[in-house]
Amino acid sequence: MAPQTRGTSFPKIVIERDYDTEESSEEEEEHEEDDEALNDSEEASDEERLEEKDEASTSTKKRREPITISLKRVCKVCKKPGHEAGFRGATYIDCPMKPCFLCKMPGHTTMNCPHRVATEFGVSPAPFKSSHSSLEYVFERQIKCRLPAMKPAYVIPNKVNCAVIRYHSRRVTCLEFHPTKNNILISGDKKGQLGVWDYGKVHERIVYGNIHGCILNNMKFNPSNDGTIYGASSDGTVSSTDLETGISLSLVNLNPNGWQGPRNWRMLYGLDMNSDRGVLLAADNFGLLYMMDVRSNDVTGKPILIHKKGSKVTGLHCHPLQPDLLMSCGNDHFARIWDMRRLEPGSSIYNLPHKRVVNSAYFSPQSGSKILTTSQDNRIRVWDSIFGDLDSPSREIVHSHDFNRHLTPFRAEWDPKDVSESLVVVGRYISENFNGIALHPIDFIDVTTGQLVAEVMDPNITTISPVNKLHPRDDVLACGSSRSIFIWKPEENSELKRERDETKIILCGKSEKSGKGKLDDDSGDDDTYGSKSSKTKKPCIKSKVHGGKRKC
DNA sequence: AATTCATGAAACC
DNA sequence: TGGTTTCCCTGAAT
Repeated sequence: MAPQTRGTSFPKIVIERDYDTEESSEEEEEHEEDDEALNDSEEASDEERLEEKDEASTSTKKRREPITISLKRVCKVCKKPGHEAGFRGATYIDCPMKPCFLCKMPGHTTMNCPHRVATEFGVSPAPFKSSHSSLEYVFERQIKCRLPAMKPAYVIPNKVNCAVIRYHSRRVTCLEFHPTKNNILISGDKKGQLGVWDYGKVHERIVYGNIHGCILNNMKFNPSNDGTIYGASSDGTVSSTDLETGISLSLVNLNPNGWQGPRNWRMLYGLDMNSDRGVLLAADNFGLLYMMDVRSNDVTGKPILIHKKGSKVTGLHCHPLQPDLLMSCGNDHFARIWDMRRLEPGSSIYNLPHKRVVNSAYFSPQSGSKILTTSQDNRIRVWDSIFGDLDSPSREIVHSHDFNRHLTPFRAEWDPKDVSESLVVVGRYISENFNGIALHPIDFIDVTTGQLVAEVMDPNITTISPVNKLHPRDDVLACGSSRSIFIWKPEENSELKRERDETKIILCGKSEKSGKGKLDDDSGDDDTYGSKSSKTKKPCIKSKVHGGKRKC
């Protein structure tokens, strides 16, 4: 089955950019070939040799050899001549000397990687092994029977419905849908700012700037009061913010004495709420877990080492049904399952090894019986039953979501609506040439088969979309790409519906260079465009930024 | 159009 | 083990 949206022509109705982006980019690169001649002709004229004398005589190091710089055309990846890596038009040519950028195996490039198949990424199935445990028996009898055997047809939100371009002043790091109000999306960014956007009323949005000093890594709604949201930040604090007022209080501050050097600065990443116990859990970059009582808004007990000492705990997730189960994942290449009743260093129930850093680890959203992890080894792993064999993942799905220090780490996210607990959304790192444009799609993967169900892209979104969240009730996808946020909905096919099929785009400030005191100065630059050809600009509410900035 | 910078993990010594 | 170097499909500004 071909994935949705693949190969189809782009819809006529597209996002209109601001009027000052005039380049029509119509000229297509026709010279796809014929570059080899350059390599063969030993361009001696281009070849220069520069000698750099060792001027660092003040340094106590021994004299360095003169550096010879060759200006001959070489591959930027392996520095060898004869080939060049990089974009040729909208197609990326890999360096053949490096392992495959997708599956990390040597001997081929992404171009002919067996995992880069049009409709299906690679899957390594693991044989079913029965553990014959009583827990597995319970699972088979009581839980698995509740999971429908037939999977309903997936409804894929494949068209941008509305967007705020340059909404945040830095890249988006996390997204949360409001648990009860359907059109409210909360977003966090690298600067620690928190956005509240009513994408139903497209113009109603606000950005609170005084909550955190740097990266807002994870957010979690307070289940007993959905007017407030918790946030864990690299500034070392956990915040509780009132969404109406933007007034925030700190539940914990791990850096009460300010900046004492990088070895002492504590950053909070993982965050989740255990409502049964009334505790908020957060974890830091030194491997420690902190617990906060949500009634007293105070830390309870001492921090517990749950990952390798000094390593970052990237994520926390409480089991949706079993309040005693907690999952954590981190830079020590493990996802770990814990019993909340016995939380002490080394007492994890299971340790799920990965080849690289684990960006995220989630129980499945409804039964909690499956586990989904995203690792920096470019693989999504699935364990089909937490009661079955956890020694090895049930499936490993090769998928391009490489680590890049300038991107928010990718996290494969369950579709919370999918009763079969098999649909997952994840952004893709490597681009593909879609009608002459290099685009980075957002992938929908059926993790029971590893099949790519849909790849979703828009010719106006040329940036990578590492942050994706599916709505808990509606067929809506929210995606954070660079500083912008996009709302996707299923495309309505009929011509009648097309009449009201309008993409609403809000363009915020062009740049933030002049904003010393304030952030996005979007005066006069903030407009909505109907995606039809009408150029009538509508008035709108400006993005609000509250408070100042803190150093991180 | 080419260059610069932001700055995290792994490889390297 | 620890400090240093590297860097690779980025994105935005200059």
